[in-house]
Amino acid sequence: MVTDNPARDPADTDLTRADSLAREIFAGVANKWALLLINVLADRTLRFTELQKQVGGISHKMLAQTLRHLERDGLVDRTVHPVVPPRVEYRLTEAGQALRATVNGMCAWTRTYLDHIEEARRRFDSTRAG
Amino acid sequence: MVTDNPARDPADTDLTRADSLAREIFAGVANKWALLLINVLADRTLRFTELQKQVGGISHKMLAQTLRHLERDGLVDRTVHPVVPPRVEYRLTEAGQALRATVNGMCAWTRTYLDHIEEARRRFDSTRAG
DNA sequence: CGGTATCCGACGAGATACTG
DNA sequence: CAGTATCTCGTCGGATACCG
Repeated sequence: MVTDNPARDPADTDLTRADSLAREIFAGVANKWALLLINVLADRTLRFTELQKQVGGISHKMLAQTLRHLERDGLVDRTVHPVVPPRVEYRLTEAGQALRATVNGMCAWTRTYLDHIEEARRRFDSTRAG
Repeated sequence: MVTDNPARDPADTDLTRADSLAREIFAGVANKWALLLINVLADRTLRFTELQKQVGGISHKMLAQTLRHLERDGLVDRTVHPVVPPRVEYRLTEAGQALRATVNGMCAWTRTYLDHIEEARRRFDSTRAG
């Protein structure tokens, strides 16, 4: 995606279509709730409420919505156990697992550069306001 | 970050603060424009208008805004050449380069699973509407 | 417990116009 | 060319309430 193609050949309508789809998928996955959910689902399979507890700050609604998206894109697998009370479990599919490696990288990056960023912000803010 | 800590020790206020900061940074970076910009800036240094052309679909405003954020967090370096007409160049800092690897991973993932996802969507949509 | 629907405020983001 | 400001509108996202 974004395979630096400044002047694309007008002929490959197929590639442009695939590219626009790629863009949409990328945008769908490049959002905090989706990535956070994937990160939390990394190794275990969790239930709806457990997920909400693990991912701090996500609302009931956004959790359901994001899970729907991830399910639709085949990143998480939704298993309903026909019992009462209902028991629904979520786990990563192979595609989700593949993405998870990337997410881990982003989390690691955040940890590594936390201080660096905090200081960069101080510099930026002072050299602007001052 | 999100180092599965269901019941955190109430004593380490420091860790919770760092964690909330980490969350904010993660969320700031986990958005399509930021990631797309980082991806485009991967190997070369680009000017404002060049960036806008490379990242298709981004508005003048969002480009400026996102660049400000990235600059503030020390991910991109902004160099102003005092000439006329103005020439401002953007390049990744070391922190940005480090994050870039992750972004590359996400782009690669998107390419790899494009077909997989497209089919998953068809299945999902049909087994729902049907 | 898991999920959807509705209402409503806040913010994201485009268009436009203006400065240096 | 690079950047900011304003205005506007659409969407995101939270709270709440209600079904299975």
